[in-house]
Order: sequence, then structure tokens, then C-alpha cells
Amino acid sequence: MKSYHHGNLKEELTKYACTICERDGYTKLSIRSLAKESNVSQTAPYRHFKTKEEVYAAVAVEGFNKLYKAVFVESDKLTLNDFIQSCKNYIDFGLQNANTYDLMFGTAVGDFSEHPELVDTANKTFESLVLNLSSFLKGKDEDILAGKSITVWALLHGMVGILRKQSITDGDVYAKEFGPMSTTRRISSDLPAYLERVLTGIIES
Amino acid sequence: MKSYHHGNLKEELTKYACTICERDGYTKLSIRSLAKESNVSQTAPYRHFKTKEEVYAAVAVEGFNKLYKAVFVESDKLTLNDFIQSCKNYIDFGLQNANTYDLMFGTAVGDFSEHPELVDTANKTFESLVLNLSSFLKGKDEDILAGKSITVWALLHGMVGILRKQSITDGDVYAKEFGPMSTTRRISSDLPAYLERVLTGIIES
DNA sequence: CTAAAATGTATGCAGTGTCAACATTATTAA
DNA sequence: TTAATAATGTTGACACTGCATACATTTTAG
Repeated sequence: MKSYHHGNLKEELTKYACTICERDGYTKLSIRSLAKESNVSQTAPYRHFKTKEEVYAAVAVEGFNKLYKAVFVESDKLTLNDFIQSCKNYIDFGLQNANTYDLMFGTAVGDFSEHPELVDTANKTFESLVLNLSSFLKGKDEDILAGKSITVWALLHGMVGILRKQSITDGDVYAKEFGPMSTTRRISSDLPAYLERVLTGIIES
Repeated sequence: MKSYHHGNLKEELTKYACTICERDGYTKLSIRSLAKESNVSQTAPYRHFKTKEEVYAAVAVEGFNKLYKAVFVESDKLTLNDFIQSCKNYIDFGLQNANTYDLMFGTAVGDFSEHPELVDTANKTFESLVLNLSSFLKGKDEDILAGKSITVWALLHGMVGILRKQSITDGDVYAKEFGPMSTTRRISSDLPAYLERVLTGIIES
């Protein structure tokens, strides 16, 4: 005896959308399969999402929330190790949720500003990173803090992209020059050490 | 009087695919529209591309070639300014070809290793960056050079992603703390200066 | 010159996003 | 309480998609 109204459809659709986007990549997601999974008619999702892009935006919001939790550090006086751990968590998130990360930062959602909740959660994540960094740079100029925040984030964001496409940095020529074990593999085998080197370089420069 | 065989179909399809992928994003590309544009039957493209992903791979190859040209510097003894210019060219490419860049580094092409030509062109691009950097680090250890190459690339790659999503770093809270003109906007208004600061920091650390 | 390989077409299937018209239920105002 | 309205669901349709199969034509190689 199922009722006409689902009662919880939007959350259920979002949840399943997250699963599919991560497992198969967002291009494989179909609104119809979403509907089928919730035992609901093919157009029912349109009562909750105007377009498919809005579904993507919802998935991206979940992603940013998860990333925020991974990056956030409670303490006011966090240690360097805390900070490095936070950065490592960022990269781990990107690697372990590769398809979702792609959805969050790629062109799937064309314009964030059309999805206010997405802007908010994304901002929150970045601000968390800024706050972490500012713990180490108390005396410094705000401009410097701001610039370094960008630099750190760019570095983390870039590392995610590169570590995911190791084949690019594992080329034959490169291997011949630097030996069989690629740099990226060495880096990812001891990410904290690499991060400590690079991040302290940025902080102290 | 059109002949049965097109004679040049693969290149024409690739060319148009590049145009569409960049203009509308790769999700908007359809093999049928590709065929229509070349005045050829709907399934003709399948004689040249086994799947749609192979079309994406072909577009990505063109993208990496273009990026390579933008990054490559001839001289053996390049100046710091040359290097900075090369890095700026990288970022500019990413910003001016945002959709193509997303195709190249996102999950559109799942596994590069299934597309050997793609691996080659991508490698070539990265190696060009390594060679540029090695000009400044002649005496240094190869491990250090390798690590710093990754760091530089990660930074550039990350900057592309971040500058494209300025809304993330332009949040209200952030603006309140650092003033109305966002850091990303200040950075992009004088990218060479920013790059000089950060890159010399990495080189000399 | 002929057989095979390359390249093209026609047709069809199962799936897609999204719209319009209609049905049912929940909510709110009188 | 009841009647109007908003929210949420269904049906059906349209134009489009990737791609498989079977067949046609042309080029190329032996």
C-alpha cells in the first residue's frame, strides 16, 4: 500500500544521484534512472529539480560539505602537523571521490551563481582553508595571507588533478631521466613529507 | 556532384568536435550533429571513432598540442621572464579554453592509457615544463627537480581551476575580511607579478 | 583483374531531457 | 469544517541520443 506522495523524494533523489555520479561519473546519471530507483514516475524529479544541472548542483553541494568536514580543523592554535593533515585530507578526498571532485570543479555546473547554496558551501570550504593557514601567519599582512591562501589551494587542487592522471607524468622519456619509479608515485607514497616540504616553503617565503 | 567517399572525414569530424567541445562543453557534443555538419550519414563517424570517448580523446590530443605550443620555449638558456611567460601562457590557455581544458583533465576520457596518442601528447607537454624548469636548477639533485616540476605544474593547474571559479574565493565573508576587491581578481589583474613571487619562492626554496 | 579492406548508408533499438495536460494529496484561509 | 490553492505526483509525447546490424560503394593490394 504505497501512498501517492513519496514524502521524502528530494533527499532520496539527491542521495542516489550522489552515488551514481561518484560511481559512474556524472555523465552517466539520468533523471529517469533516478526516478526508477525511487519507484516514482519518470518526470517526478522535475518537481524538485528544474533541470539536470540542478541535480548536479545538489550533488556538488553534498561534495563540498564532505570536503569541508575533511578539511575543517577545530582548534584555534593548530599545529603545523594539523595543517598538513588537513591538506592531506583535501587531496585524499579528491582522489577517493574523483568523479565527484570533477563534478564540483569541472564544467558540469556552468555557473555557480545560479545555485546560491552551492556558492555558500564552496565558500565555506575555502574559508576553512584560509582560517587554518592564518593560524601560522598571525603577524603578516592580510594581502600576503590572502595570496598564500590561493597558492595553497591551487597547489592542493592541482595535486589532485595530477595524481589522478599519473600517466601524464609517468612518460617514457621522463622515466628514462628520473628512473623507473615515477616522481608522482614517490610523492603519493609519502604525501605528508612532500606536503611538509612544499607548504613550509610557501609559508616561510 | 558529391562523391560517395568524403576523403577527409576524420579530420573534419575532429575539427568540428573541437569547436563544439570548446564552445558548448563536451557534454553537448553529439556524434549525430557531428555527422550532420559534415553532410554524412549518422553512423559514418563510427568508421573513424569506435566510441564517443574516442572522439573526446581526439579533441584532448588537439588540446594538449595547443597547450604544448603555448608552453614550449625554444632556447636552452631561458631567462626567468621566459619561464614566467611560459607559465602565464599555461594559465591563459586554461582560462581561454576552459571547456577544452576540462575535457583534457577531467573524467571525460576515463583512462588515458587506452589512447596512446593522448598519453604521448600529454607527456610531451609536461616534459616541456620540466625542461624549462631544469634550466634554473642545473646543479640540483634530480629528485628535487622532479619534485619541483610536479609542484609547479600543480600550482599552474590549480590556478586555472581556481581562477575559473572565482565565485568560490569571492565569498561574502572573505570579502568582508579582505576588502571588496577579491584576491583572485587582484592576482589575475597582474598574473606575472604573482607568478614571479610564487615561482621564485619554489625555485629558491 | 579480382578479392579484400576501407569507408560509406539505411534501419532500428533502447534510452534520454523536458514539456504539457491531468490526478491526487496537503495546506491554508474563510 | 470546508473550500480554494499549492505542492507533488502521473501519463503521454516529442525530438534527440549512442550505437549495433546489415548492406552499398569505392579504394587498394596481390
